[in-house]
Amino acid sequence: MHVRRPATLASLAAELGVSRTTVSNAYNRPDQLSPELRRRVLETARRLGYPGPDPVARSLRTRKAGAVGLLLTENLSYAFRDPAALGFLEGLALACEGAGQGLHLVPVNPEREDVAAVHRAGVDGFVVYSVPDDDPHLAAVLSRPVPTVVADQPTVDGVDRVGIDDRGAIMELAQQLITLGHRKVGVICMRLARDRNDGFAPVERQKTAHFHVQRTRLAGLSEAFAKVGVDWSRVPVVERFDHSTASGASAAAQLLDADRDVTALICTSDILALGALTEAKRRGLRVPQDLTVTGFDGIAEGERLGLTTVRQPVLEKGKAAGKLLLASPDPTRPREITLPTELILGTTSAAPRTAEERWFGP
Amino acid sequence: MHVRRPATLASLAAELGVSRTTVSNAYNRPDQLSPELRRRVLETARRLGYPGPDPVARSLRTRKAGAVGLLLTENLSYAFRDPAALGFLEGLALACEGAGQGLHLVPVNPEREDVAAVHRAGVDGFVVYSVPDDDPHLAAVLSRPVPTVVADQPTVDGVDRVGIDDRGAIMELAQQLITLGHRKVGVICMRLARDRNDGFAPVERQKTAHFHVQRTRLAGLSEAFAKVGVDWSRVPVVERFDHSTASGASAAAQLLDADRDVTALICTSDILALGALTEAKRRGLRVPQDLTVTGFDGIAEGERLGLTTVRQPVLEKGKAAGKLLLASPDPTRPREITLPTELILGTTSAAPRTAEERWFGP
DNA sequence: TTGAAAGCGCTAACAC
DNA sequence: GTGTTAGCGCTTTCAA
Repeated sequence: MHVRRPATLASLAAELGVSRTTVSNAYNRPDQLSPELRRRVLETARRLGYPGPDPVARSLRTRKAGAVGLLLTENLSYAFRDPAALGFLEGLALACEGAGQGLHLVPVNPEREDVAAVHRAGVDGFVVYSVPDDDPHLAAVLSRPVPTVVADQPTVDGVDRVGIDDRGAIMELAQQLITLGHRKVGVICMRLARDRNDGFAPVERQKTAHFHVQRTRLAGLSEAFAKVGVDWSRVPVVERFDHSTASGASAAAQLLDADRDVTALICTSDILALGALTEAKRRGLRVPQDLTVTGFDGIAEGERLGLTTVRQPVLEKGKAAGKLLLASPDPTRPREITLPTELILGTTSAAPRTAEERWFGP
Repeated sequence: MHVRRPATLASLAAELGVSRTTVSNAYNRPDQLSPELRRRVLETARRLGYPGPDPVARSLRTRKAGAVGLLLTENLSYAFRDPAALGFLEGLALACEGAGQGLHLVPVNPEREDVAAVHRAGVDGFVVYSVPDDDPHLAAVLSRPVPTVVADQPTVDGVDRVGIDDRGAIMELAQQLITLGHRKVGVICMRLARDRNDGFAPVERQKTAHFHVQRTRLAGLSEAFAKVGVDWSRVPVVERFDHSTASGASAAAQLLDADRDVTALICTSDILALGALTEAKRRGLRVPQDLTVTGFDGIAEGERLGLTTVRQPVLEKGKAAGKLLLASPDPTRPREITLPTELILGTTSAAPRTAEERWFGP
């Protein structure tokens, strides 16, 4: 602990026998006073232990906080362990650093609905990263008179957004699996609403999901498979509230227990896919010969394992969100930035075994 | 972008025909006014688009910003990719969340000496994570009249600190290697000062290193090996400015090129050790038969690879830093928290081959 | 080049 | 239960 005694711009001015303006200028507009006087001011400041203009008072006066607020959906611990979230965070932090803006993590616990922290944050704008459309913290952010940018989800009218084409991206992936011959697939997805539901998600729940990203990806899959005659209502979709490899593994177990015919596990995130791979291995299922597994995000560990997935530019997304927020609010600029994705064909996907092979081995 | 028109507590009060105090109370002390009046105030606020009390003005008045500043030494990109730093960040964020405090990342670029961002941050205190003892940003932080806690380094008189017993921890590791029979060792360490020096670090540089942690670890190694008659001035110590696996690999290459007799590579971080392992593999050196490699930190990837290392509780360290800062400044509480470490004997360390074995194979 | 005056929007004593 | 008064510490016209 380290504390100094107080001293204000006014007391410094009094001590020096000059006006407060002059002291202020010594710090903020060096060209507005003689070098000699400035030297004296700074010198006296040091002697008195004056730490320079108080940032909060300055903020009140200038109406600039010099910081960007960040609202994260997940528990902090999850966010800090999710490579995609970290990539976003890094990109955003970089953008802030470039603009000399602080990055203020808003202390929010998704379990509780306490919105006060949003109102307490002294920031010039907010970046909201991937929250459900009915998140009360999001509502609180939007009620504040500062610019806001949403990353990924949800889509809010009149609010800038940076994201990807979730539907198109996953349809491309689905098409690939379809071409390989997969018709009996299963899906493992992240939470679809704020209430915990660790288990199968019926079509109704899929369609009314409060997480735009998950809803869109499921819709894309449904659409792609419907085209080749797959009845989506019979496709098992297992939902997990927590986003972790353990969740992916248990979801895969649940799905494979219930439906042994599945030839491909489509996961809506790489983290979940990593868990699914673990579970497949545990069961002695060979990937991709016995089971195809796909992810979404393009995280480093997935790449190392050769995971078939969709890569999205998370770092760029964070940078874009920061730039969008920090850019002068030009009403003519695009209200939505859609970043490109890339289908990565790894070694975890292949044509399904034929019925014959399933009985007699490869 | 989303902007609302302004409205202040005063204008609301005028509209309602009540005093500002009453409006303020409606938000901050609901028990100080009748529920009916409060309802009316909030209702009118909604109608007028009043977003609630301005956080900056409130901060100025209450002298509380509701946020903790975090000063990171490395480039943001490095920090976000260093598991140890991330663990610390997670712990700190958790502590802040628990106390309802925001976490304000100070936008600082270690390459530049611009200290203004430190002065601009509206925070109630600072956590400084692992910076050199001559860091100008640290000086700026200490000049501000708010509590400060330093994590790891440096040690500053009168400033609270949370860290580990670097000397003891690495001496234990060294003792282990000595017991195994290692006498010809090499060291790979992180930057020792703010100037870039990618190469061998003479004893003089080791002793005057501005990074307390690195200096102490090297000193601990030196002391342990001196006890068994090793002349430390002949022990190759390779320094790398950037903290990455690539650095670890190139440092290992440089060291092994210069000194083929080395039987053990002691790295002062797991990240560097990971790189060293890669380089060893590339050269066809078997670990641990041909070469022992050790790390420091205890990161997950190292654990998976069976790296011999010292585990330190990074998450706890972050939490401890937060708690120390947020605790009421009780002058009797300890000014220094030293967290326990644990020697992890993995599969990357073993007795060195004898000269005979080196010639005739294992 | 320097100073005087006027708030930025809010909260906390204290009085009514 | 509600209002009055007095700043928190600073920047910024504008005038000298």
